[in-house]
Amino acid sequence: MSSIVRIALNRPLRRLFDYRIPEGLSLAPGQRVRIPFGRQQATGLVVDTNVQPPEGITIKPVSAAAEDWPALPPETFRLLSWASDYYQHPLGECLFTALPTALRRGRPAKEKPIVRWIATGSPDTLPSNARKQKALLAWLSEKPDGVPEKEITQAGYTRAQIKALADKQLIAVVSQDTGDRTTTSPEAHRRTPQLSPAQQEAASQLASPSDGFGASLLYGITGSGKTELYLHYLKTNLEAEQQALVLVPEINLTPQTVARFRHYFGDRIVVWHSALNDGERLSTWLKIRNGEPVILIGTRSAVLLPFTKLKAIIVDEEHDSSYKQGEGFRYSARDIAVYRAHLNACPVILGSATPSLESYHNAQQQKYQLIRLEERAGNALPPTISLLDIRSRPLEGGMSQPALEAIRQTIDSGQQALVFVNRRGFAPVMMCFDCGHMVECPRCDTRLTYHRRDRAMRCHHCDYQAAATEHCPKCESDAFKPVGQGTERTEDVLSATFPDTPIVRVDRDSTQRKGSIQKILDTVNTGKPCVLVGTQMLAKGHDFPGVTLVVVVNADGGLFSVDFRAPEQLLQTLLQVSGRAGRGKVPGKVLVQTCHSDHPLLQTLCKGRYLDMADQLLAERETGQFPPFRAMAIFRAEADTMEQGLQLLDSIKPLAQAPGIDVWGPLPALIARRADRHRSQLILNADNRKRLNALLKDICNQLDQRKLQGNVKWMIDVDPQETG
DNA sequence: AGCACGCCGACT
DNA sequence: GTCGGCGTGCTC
Repeated sequence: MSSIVRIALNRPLRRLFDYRIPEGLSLAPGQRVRIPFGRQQATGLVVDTNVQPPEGITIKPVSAAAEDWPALPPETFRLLSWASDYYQHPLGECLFTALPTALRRGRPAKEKPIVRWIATGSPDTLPSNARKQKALLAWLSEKPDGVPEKEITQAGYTRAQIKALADKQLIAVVSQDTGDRTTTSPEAHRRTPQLSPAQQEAASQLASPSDGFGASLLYGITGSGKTELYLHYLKTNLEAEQQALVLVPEINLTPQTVARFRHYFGDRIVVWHSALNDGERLSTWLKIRNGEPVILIGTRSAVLLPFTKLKAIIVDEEHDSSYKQGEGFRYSARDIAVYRAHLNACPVILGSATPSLESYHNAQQQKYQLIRLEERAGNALPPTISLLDIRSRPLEGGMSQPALEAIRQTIDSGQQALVFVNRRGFAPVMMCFDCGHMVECPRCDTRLTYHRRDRAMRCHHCDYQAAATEHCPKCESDAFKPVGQGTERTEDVLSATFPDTPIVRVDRDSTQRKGSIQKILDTVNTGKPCVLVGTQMLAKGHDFPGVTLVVVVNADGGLFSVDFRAPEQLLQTLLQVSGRAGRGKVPGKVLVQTCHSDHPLLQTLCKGRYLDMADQLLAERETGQFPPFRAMAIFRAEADTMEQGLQLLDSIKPLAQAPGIDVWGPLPALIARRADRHRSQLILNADNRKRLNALLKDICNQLDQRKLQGNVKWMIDVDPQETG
């Protein structure tokens, strides 16, 4: 009797399929195979060998193995199986996200050879009208070693010209190479970063790879030189044959960052990010899979690469929400990195100036080691933060007179200002701009959110709702509006107020166009007075040394959001944006406009000590019974009508009722409609992660058995980043 | 997710 | 008569 293998496919199915192994073939978990599936051929991954043959089904044989080695080595395979279970996402889709597109599509795991052309004939034999071909042939004649096709096209010649010459047999392919080997350039090899005494002290506390698993939370304030510390760590701890992984948020993976690493590690540095094409992806993937001793700098998905000699993991800006995938397989690269270090028995360093509450909590629980780096390199002074209460103040485009005055002074003294419009964590909470009053749910300790569509106010914890009023229920003022409204005009108001000063907008639109971010930086780098206006983007990536004033248009949206993470994200963003300012000689000043200047968090913010704020936020999370003190998961539904989605979630609700689990909803999502699909959610908040996981699995099984009518889709989000 | 099967409306 | 719309169901 021949044995049976269980195979996962890249389909959104929780089911696996069994196949017979043909004579003479041996298969191991993680191996890629070709299989007949329905009436098509598909690519699958072996997940189990020697399984019991299923009854009553005719089993088809595996067509062929794609390779005689597992595409996913054992450690990577185990990591992904764990992630599939943790995030309740189909195993097949999880496993396939660790493969480059070429391999997902069943193409061979071989790089396209690099074709080098060499001249074999004389330009004189060409007709005189073939001027371009003549030039190319003459150029090639000077290069006896041949030239890769890529370099020929880069030199301004076309593929048509190459083909024409090849057809006339005047040039030929000289050799086929699979690209450059990984070699460390000798001069880079000898360099070691110089550390300040404070950095040395921090470095001495980091565990070495030989100590096995250990997680360190490196709390290093902005400008304290965390990157030097990473470089020094890898330089002194990583052995010649070992691999390391450095995770960075997309926006931080700039040529400058890579250059900094290359300065010390030369060609040992390889990168992994969304801009790579399929060929580059395959090539890098193979390097990693072959165990080449590289240091990989990459974004989120790099944590899933098939390393075989991984001995150190660094997660830079570990608090960054872009580590969490927002759709499909909704994994957190930071959390997977920690588990991967655990599986590999190697160290992981989580670095941030504003650590996530999850990681900070783990440090307090002694699960992570807390390492502090609280000295700014180069003696730069930390910025001062002050509050500007805007209650009863007339606002223009969200700006108060004192704020505009502060900007004027900054410009007049030849410096630059930055106006930060906080849109994230923004929830349409109804607030009175005269007295600061907000409408709370009579049954929960939450504020009601405003839904424009039906002019209703709703609670996101229970099903309470009320009609929105025109006036403040407390003081009758008609300045009763959703927080965050009216900030769109900020740029216009600034242009009108400062007609002679450049107003530079920095947002997704203005930075995604090619070269426009450079234009912005050029304007700013002249050092001449200007005002930068923007959102989130301003808080990350680039430094603006000429900026000495930061104005935060309105902090209240983040303080009083329905999303329990909003205050944390607000403070992180405010501190990060403050860190952009005053990196030059003049110390920075930060002005925060708020209707709640007496809010304890804002009071702490002014002292500028992040960990104090984190302590306060954690205390709030504990009383509110939120993560990291509880385990959270969200069932999300998407349907053609809101009713269909809510109905599905309503039917899940009784399944989720269990001791130790609070169920909130179902409710329309804050962005209730996207691309004509109506979205709703059901929040599960559990006191025990294991039990939540078991419950989710159980519900998934029941839902899989059910046939849903209509165009209704459901998905699970474990450890959600956004609860709107 | 694909892909086929299937059952109704408007075409040469 | 048949081409094609996309609803439902299956894939070892």
